[in-house]
Parts: sequence; structure tokens; C-alpha cells
Amino acid sequence: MYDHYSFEDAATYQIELAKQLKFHQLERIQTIAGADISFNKNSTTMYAGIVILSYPEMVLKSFALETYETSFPYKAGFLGFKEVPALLKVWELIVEKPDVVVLDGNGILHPRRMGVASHFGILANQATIGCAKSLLHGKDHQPENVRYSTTEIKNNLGELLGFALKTKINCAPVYVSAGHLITADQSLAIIKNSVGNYRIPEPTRMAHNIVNDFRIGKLKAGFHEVSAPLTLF
DNA sequence: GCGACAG
DNA sequence: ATCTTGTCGC
Repeated sequence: MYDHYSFEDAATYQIELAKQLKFHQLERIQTIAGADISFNKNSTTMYAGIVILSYPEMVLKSFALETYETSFPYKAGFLGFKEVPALLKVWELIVEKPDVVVLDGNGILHPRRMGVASHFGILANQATIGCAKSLLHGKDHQPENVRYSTTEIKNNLGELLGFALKTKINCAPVYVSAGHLITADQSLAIIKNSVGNYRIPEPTRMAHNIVNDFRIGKLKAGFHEVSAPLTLF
């Protein structure tokens, strides 16, 4: 889908997509999804997965898995071009879309306001939140070592683009930013409500586990309903 | 020019 | 991201 794009073309495209971003309050959130990608080193096969959980209970209800071929390389600032096509393919397998999707990466906390979460949000016309494990853009400001402590992350111009959030004591924070169709504050509140006993919030943590099992052959492609209270993860 | 750099 | 052993801390 983006395999023929040069990084220059990609950057221009990101700037155009960013003009379409909308931020507003979401109401009555009942389902939240986590999306992630896994792949073998030096392989063009991407294993994409999206898990859907009840909100705010964080109980896994269903998940979808699908593979996708891409040769687009990873490059900081262009993660969406590598992952979004694969995520859109799994997204099609989901009939009842979740209220909001959490992506493993940034939303507008990005040099051109088009991190993977914003990119997916625009193309899928879906509310999304970015939750990254390390900082890509902006001035890092570490929150104090207290659970749910946060600090604002601003760029060189002083614009608030996201937050560093301490999800677990003695662990590095995660970086939260709005992707699309949601506000920065609500994104932060939702991520706080999605934290379990791990540093990574439940949606993306479960998505990561499931795509990894998919990659090693323990799970198959397709849409799967989770009936019995599954304690796999 | 130099340093930084999601997954 | 993936590949991997040991090791520090609660």
C-alpha cells in the first residue's frame, strides 16, 4: 500500500493527513481495543492483531488476527506506513467496532502530528489513542515515582502534545497522546482506567501477547469470540 | 553541523 | 520489532 513511497513522499502525506484530525469528547465508552503488530526479523510478513475488551472492566471479549505483506522499512517518525496497512486489514474482520482503539505508538506526540495512532484513526475514521513505551518527540519530563503520576510533554514551541504516565512504580513511564476523534485529557483518563498490574495498559498488553502467539503458530487468523472467562494472559 | 530517533 | 542469560528489586 505504501511500499513505493519515499520518506519525502511519506512526510508530505503525513502533513496532509494531519489537517484532517479532529479532537472531541467521547461518551459512554463500553468497549476498548488494543492493536499491535509482530513479525520475524528480516521478514516482510506482518502478524497483526486487535483485541476487544469491555471497558472499564478490561475483560477480553474477542480478537481478530490477520497477516499482511509489506516491505516498508521501520524508520522513526514513519511507523504508520509500516503498520497501518496491516492493521486496516485486521480491522475489516471486526463487525462491531470498539468505541476506542489504543495503538502501540504515538498519536499527535509526533513531529508532524501523525504518529501511528493518528494515522490509523484517520484512515479508519475511528477514535484512537497512542500509548508509546519510549519518547519520540518533545521534551522529556519524568513524572515522580508514584502510580498515575503524570507530566505534560510539550514540543519546542511549548505546545501540549501528550503526557508521560507512571503506570507502575519503579518502571519507566508510558507516553500517552490523542490519536484522532478524542481529546488529550480523555485519552489520559482512559489509559489510566486501562492499567492492570503491569506497566503496559491492558489493551496493548493483550494485543502484544496475542499477535506473538499468532506469529509462533499458537493462534490462527480470523475473528475469534471469547466465551468462557479466559485466563490465558 | 550535531544529536535524537515510536515499533 | 526480534534474539536471549543473567541479574537486580519488590
